[in-house]
Amino acid sequence: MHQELLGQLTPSQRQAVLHREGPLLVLAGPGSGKTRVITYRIAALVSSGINAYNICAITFTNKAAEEMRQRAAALGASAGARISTFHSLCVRILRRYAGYAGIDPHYSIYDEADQTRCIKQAIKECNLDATNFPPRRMLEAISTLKNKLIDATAFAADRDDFFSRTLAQVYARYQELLVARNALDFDDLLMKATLLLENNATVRQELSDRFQYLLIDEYQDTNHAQYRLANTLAARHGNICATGDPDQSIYRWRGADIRNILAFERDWPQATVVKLQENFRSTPAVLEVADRLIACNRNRKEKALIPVRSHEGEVTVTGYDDHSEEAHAVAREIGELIERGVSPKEIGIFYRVNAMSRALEEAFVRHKIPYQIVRGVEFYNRKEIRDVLAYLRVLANPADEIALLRILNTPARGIGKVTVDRVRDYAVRKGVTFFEALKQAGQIATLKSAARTKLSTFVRMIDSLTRKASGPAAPIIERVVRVSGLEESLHKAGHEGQNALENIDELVSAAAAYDLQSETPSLTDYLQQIALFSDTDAYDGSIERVALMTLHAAKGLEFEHVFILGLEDGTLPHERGSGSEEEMEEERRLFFVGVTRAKTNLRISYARYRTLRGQVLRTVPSKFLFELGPALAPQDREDFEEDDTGYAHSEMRRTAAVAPQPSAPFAPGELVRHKTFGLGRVKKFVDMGANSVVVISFNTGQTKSLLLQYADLSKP
DNA sequence: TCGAATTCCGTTTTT
DNA sequence: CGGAATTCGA
Repeated sequence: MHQELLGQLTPSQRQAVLHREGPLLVLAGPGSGKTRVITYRIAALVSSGINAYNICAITFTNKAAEEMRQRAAALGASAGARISTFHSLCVRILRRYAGYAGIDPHYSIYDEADQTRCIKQAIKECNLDATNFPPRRMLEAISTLKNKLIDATAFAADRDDFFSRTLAQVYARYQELLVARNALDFDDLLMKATLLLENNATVRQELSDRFQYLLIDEYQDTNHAQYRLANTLAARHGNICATGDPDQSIYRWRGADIRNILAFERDWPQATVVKLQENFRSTPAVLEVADRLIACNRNRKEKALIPVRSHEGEVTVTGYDDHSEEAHAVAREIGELIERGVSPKEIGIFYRVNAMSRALEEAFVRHKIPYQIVRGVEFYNRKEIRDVLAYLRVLANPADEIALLRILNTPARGIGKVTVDRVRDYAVRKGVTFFEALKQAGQIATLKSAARTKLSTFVRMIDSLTRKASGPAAPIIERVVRVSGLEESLHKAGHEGQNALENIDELVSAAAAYDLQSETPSLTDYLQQIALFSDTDAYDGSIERVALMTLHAAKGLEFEHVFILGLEDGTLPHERGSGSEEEMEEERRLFFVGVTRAKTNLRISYARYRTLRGQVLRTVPSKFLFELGPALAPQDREDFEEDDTGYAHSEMRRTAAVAPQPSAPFAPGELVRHKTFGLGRVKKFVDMGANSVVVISFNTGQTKSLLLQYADLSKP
């Protein structure tokens, strides 16, 4: 063991690292250096003679994994340790043991857009109406089930209510569609790998032999599948080290179960527990605010934030008139900071919703401030990029019907809806994949001969591309762009097309980087890797730019100067996360995560009016602002507090710009029909002229306060 | 079959 | 308001 290596740690950190055998839980507050502890532990394990090959560290994002790899390498822990996210680990496992799992290893990974297409088809095929069974909801429900490792068959058993039975049907059909397309969604990756491990003794044996030391960061954000995977892997040797902070759990909506970390000591009774409460990041001013805030969560174990840094820092709360004033004031202030010599990369700006980046972007351009918006997947969501990737997916996995349908007529080659329908009919009749049907276009009687020719030309093109689709990804992409005619059609498309071509060039460069970094580059591997890119993966902390991101993306980062915007009820906490106490506490944790990113100065702001989807809304300062200590509380909340109407004291109100002709007033008890919510009964009518409010209890079970002038109510 | 025009729709966070 | 989906005319 290198003594000098450990000398850099505090006594409690050293203690954490040194517990080398058996289960270890590191409960670590923000800024406590917990990621550093993991890295040191890897180094310590390796230097005490353990083969790096037998170590598996799991991080929350690919970016975090990459950083950890670099730090471990700097500490002399040579390559060989598996450091990746849960999802990447599962991709590896499923590829290696595809045979055992009954999966074709060239499977496509379906993202949200692909999933939506699939679920829509499933809903349709179950003869259901998408209005009553919104695709989003259904996907959410299925995702929750998969995170709990409940498959369609298990869920279908003893369902008695109508919705569950229908969901079971849709779930089953959706899953059939995925299987037919040889595709897995994000949740499948976790579920299939975990179930494989649990149900197959050989695989379990091999993998727990391979990974004798398991280290998991951000354990508070693991979901049930990840929890089972980790615990199954560690069951034999018990060498599981989890680090996390229950106060920073912010992914409940995605299935993260805070109980996983709370139950660690129960799951592993012989566990050593180390608490890291010292904070090496923030000034006392920041920590005091953070502490007061998080103390408002009732469901939590009390934990101190002990400041180590002692120099001056400042926390402010500022109210602005509207979002653009807020954005410009922030931009101006940042401009001054930069003039005073602050490096732009030391500044982070956080907000609750991505939409808020617009106003900021505009202000930053105006003030000539260099910035980067951390939204990595955005690039991969551009039309031209998705088009190219769809070609690649078809080459790697011809069963991928979603991708196939996307490229069939992109660029336009005269293959329209009618032709597609006829081919699909044929495919269903013969029980073959869509691609098989395309190959047999000559035998599809319903097709016109012109269509047959176009289809067989297309098939020949795909076939010839497929023959050359092995090895490094970048040359394949270049060939696809050329041969498919994408290049030519974009070339003719003028300015927009030029832009698209530049993006495609960027894709090729990124693929070339992948080819270099990978030992055995392949199209399948490339596609599966980029499918798991996360937002923060695109963040480059070394370039001289101010970073703009959501609070979720801010996790794990730190900045000298932090700005958090939009502290208004409905925005932070978000209205969709203000329903239950649990949700509210998660919103508070989210804010807490943002606050604790600040090393020195923290600027919090809110706008009295905010434009949301085209409407100017009067806002109420966030309740969280009143939890930061008396000195920071805004003065004007009482103006917005509940008035005698009793209506929605914490909801945003619309300002009446123009009052449309008010419809006849509604009396309590009366039945009404709303365009979207359907039938309901009026509970209350608050007559405020153009701003009249109707409180309606709808038959769906929801109760809503609606502004009369916008509600579009009718009497049934 | 294509592309333009229009309507509709949904509104959080993301591996 | 802005993007997606659908419709409509050529």
